[in-house]
Amino acid sequence: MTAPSLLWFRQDLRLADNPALMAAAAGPLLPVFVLDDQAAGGWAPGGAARWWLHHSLAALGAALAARGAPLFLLRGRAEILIPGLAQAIGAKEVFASRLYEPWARERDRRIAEALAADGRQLRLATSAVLMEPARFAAGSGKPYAVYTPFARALAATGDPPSPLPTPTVLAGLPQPPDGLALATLDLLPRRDWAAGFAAHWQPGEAGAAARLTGFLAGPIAAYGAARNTPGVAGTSGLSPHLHWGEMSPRSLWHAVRAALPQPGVLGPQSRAWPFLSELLWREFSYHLLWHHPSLPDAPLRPRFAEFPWAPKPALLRAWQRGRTGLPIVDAGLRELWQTGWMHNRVRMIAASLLVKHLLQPWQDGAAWFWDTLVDADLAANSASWQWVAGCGSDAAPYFRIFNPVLQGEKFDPAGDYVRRYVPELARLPAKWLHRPWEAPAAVLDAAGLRLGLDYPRPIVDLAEGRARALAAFATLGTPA
DNA sequence: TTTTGAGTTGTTCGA
DNA sequence: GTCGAACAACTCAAA
Repeated sequence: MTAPSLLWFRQDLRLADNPALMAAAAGPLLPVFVLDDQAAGGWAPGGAARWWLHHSLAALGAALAARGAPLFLLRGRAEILIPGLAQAIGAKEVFASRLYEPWARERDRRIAEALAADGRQLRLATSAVLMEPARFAAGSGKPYAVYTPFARALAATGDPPSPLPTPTVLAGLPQPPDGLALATLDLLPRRDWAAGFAAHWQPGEAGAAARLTGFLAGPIAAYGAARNTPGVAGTSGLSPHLHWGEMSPRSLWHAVRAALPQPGVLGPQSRAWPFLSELLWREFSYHLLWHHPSLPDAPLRPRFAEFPWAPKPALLRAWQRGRTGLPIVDAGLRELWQTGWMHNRVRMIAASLLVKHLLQPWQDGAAWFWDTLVDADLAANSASWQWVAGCGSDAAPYFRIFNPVLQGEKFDPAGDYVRRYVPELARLPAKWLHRPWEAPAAVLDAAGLRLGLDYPRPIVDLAEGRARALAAFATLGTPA
């Protein structure tokens, strides 16, 4: 009989297209998940992500149990528990999907060493990305620093390999050890602020598949334009499923290619490109995080170390609570609080206000998103906040500052989105919805709105805030 | 090595 | 109301 192996689930909570699972399933296996908050330091999953993780583990556990290999749950330091468990069951190999977070890379390195010292092996599979960042570089051999050449070069390598099948039967250990009950991982919030999440999300592989089916049946056709309209369901909503690995990026890639068939055509001219390029932005974020492990903490452009941020807790708090007095920003932050997710267009507008008009450090915004997003992903969150702040990886002109009124009027013209999440403004006519402080008194009266009481006046004068941001950027001067 | 073309997502002003 | 230009120079990637 072959030696059993250990299958360590981390952020690949699926059975479909899971190379680590397929490798482990060649013989008897013990699937294990370890909740290891200590190793992650400040980047342990945030509150919303823990809610998701709880439900995703429940789904994965059920799927594994149905196939004969129940999921073994542990809590504690993986670098002790995993080698110990491998030894206890006599596993020669530990299979897992590769992680890209700096803390996780460091931990995997130590675990691989500990296992090797004992004659065992940690085998990591490519599973969370289309292309290993370590094996993809520009012509110069250096990592890419600009999205467009990165995306073009990646597309030029062709479609990724086809997804692997889902195993129907697994050989569990004859006498699997008793793990923790899911509830004892304590992932759900004490005070049930996440009660509303369940109306929006179905964590787990089946939920991911259902979301994909719905997306391909409708929104994909108009994705290029509709993805920017937060009032309609024009996006895929797959981000949390991708983050937790409930669907692999290459499965998604192939599903979208099959839904918009154009044999032989791949690249900016293909119909699938508007969506695929979003998937490639995710990929680019992983590329950046891999090559710049300080991405979550420090500006990629070193000169930004001198940027005159002006931290002010009251401003940050008003932004977090959706009380800035700028309707589309407040709608976004309230959507985030209620659903654990925020529309991508609104993320940019809200983030821009925080770092530019309000001059709050991007790290503060990133930390809030980390705690409140069900799709919080260290690569995407860090890269995106740096991009908005202007210290990230692109040559965006510094004067590109979003005006939340114009953005609201452009992308939420009828005000459907603002009305949904800022009900106190719901009765305002569209003409004034994105600028209530300019509405005539009679209009406010008719809408039953008392500015400053029912809804705040703007926390910042937009023209002044813009000028302040430009002045702050000007202090950086030109690099040597 | 040097050169060249190009770069996610915008706003404001004035004709 | 609509349109084009200005905003200012930097950095990257590839030829």
